[in-house]
Amino acid sequence: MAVSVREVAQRAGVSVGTVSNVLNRPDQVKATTVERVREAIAELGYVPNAAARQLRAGQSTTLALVVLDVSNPFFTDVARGAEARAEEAGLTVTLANSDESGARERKHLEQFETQRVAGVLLVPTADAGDSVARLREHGIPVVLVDRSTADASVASVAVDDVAGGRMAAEHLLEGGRRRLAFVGGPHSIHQVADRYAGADLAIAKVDGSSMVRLDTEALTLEEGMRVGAQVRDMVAAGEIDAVFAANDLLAIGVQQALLSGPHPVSIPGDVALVGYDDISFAAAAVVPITSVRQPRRAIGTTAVELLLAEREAVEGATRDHVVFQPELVARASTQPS
Amino acid sequence: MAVSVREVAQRAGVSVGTVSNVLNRPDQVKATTVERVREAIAELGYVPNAAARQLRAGQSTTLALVVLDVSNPFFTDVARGAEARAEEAGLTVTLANSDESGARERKHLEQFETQRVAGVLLVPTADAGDSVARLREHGIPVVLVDRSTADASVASVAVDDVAGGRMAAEHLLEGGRRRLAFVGGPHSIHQVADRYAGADLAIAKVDGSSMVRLDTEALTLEEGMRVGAQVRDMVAAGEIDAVFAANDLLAIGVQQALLSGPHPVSIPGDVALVGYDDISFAAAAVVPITSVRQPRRAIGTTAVELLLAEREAVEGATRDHVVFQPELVARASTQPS
DNA sequence: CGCAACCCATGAATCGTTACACACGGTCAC
DNA sequence: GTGACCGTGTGTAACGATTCATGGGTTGCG
Repeated sequence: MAVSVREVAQRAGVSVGTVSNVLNRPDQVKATTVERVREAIAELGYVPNAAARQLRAGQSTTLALVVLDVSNPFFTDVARGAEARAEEAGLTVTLANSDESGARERKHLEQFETQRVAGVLLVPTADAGDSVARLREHGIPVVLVDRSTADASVASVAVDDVAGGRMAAEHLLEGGRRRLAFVGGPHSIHQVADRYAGADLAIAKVDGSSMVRLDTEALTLEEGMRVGAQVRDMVAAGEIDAVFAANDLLAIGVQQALLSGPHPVSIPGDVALVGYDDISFAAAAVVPITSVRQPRRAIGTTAVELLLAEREAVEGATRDHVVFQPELVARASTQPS
Repeated sequence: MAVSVREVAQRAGVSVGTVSNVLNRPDQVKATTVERVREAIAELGYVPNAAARQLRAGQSTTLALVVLDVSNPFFTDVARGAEARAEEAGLTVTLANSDESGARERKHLEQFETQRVAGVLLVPTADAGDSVARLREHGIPVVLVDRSTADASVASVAVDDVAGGRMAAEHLLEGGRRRLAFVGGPHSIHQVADRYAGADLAIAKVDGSSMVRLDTEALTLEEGMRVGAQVRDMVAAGEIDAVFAANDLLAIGVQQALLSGPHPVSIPGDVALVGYDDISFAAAAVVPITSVRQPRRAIGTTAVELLLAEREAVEGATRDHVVFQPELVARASTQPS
């Protein structure tokens, strides 16, 4: 079971040091020796032990990416971007899921700290502050993802959610809508709060417009459907004529609730609908959903780049903060009424 | 930076052995000593080093789950199930993505082998055989997921894809359809081949029915759209009156292609559509899609259970093979024509 | 021929943790 | 009084890989 360098060395008739050299700097070993050692490795089916290697090195070659929801295609796309860039740098990415829960997030981060990961890419929940500080104190670089932070000392990559929210609301207002509903939550998630704030900015500029807040407990399709039932009643009562959902999963859920049941309402006839993220399902919905697109892969790759930079950064220096601009993609769900 | 048991021991005025005991069997240490050590740990911000621990233990407490596509909600749900069950057993799950590529799969498995993971849950690509054999030779238990294997010595959990394929085709035939198209691929993926085979069984039983194969290169929304264009022409030409897609992502893509463009065809009027997996997006599509539902979470939890059993199993004994039955969920996309 | 330079290879020390054999003081039973 | 035993705690040897000072052998050159 336990094939280690020692057995390989013995079999090849060399010392363990030489085996290690064959593995790590074959150019410093005579060709015939390399050959002999390689053969021994193959014959014995030797596989290096990552734990031992890492113990010696003091650090692993793994990056951790903690997201709010693995089931959300937005995050898996970010992950793909990160993975691709990490691979170029010889690093591996492991994906973890906080499910928007601070407790789960903390648990994962602790786990990663014991593993001495090379770095953490974190899509933070509201109460991530302490955990982040702790990681950094312990020398683990952190990059905040999808969040423009107030703390200049932590690198971050984000999309301008305030701008995105504003774009969404402006688009609805330009289409003649005046009574908006914002579906999303919890507002402790910064993406949600920012998108709401952005929409509010647009509302403030237009006389006679208003926006009510319909809170959800999570950014999921199911929550969208739940709140969607309520939205349907409000539309029927003439209280609102547009919905801006904090992400596409919610928007799809809302749409599903609106179109089903005994008294379906029409989209965009009775109510317009805008989502956020522009996941591929948004375009494929019953009524294709207008959405705010974010450069998902670029967010992932950039996050890794910032992390690599972070590893060389000096203590106390300010970090980079990349902010991407989102882009509105208009579809049938917001055809002018 | 490097706070280890040694410093903790020194600070608490005990030996390193005692610190280890406080960490692992606090009941064998006097309460006041435990207290003192705990304080030292807190004061120094000590975090145990997983690599050292694992080196000592010879094995990690991590399970690896390798899936064909992280972006597919089906797999993330399986992952959630696995994670939940693993947590109960004190294990952690790390998710890896093979993207249906044998090469990427192999790379991940090699990586996991160096990490001496406690086990591998594998949704195998076509050429996984060698890798699996190798892992097991090296004492790493493997459970095949979503695949009923011919090899009785490898534990597996699967859904009866042949039955599922048959159900889908029968449903279409009962609805009066006769000329089916099967969209999916590559057929080297067993899920695809089995679903096709199942459908073929149903076709064989009904006179005058037929099924053509439209191959895709992957089970993605994008591939669905690509082939969908072709499907549209065939429908227009009256060559087919129903489509069975190997999974929901493809079905959604096909639908999107059918409904867009200059000459959209009607679903289910001109052509019926059945998908597979019953991901939540299927119900939320333009025309809600009939699909074959699989117990996603149960697949994940069961896989972990089998793995736990596997760890205690004796060499050479046959393993458990759990097969779930799928369930057809009829929706608008297959209303009888 | 002698010395330096170079190439290869060696083997011990090291990383942080745990297991284990052992020590120590005290109590209890016989 | 002897020995067994208990509750606590200690110290050290692993685990597997890498690093690095060291050394032996060969080569080149004066």
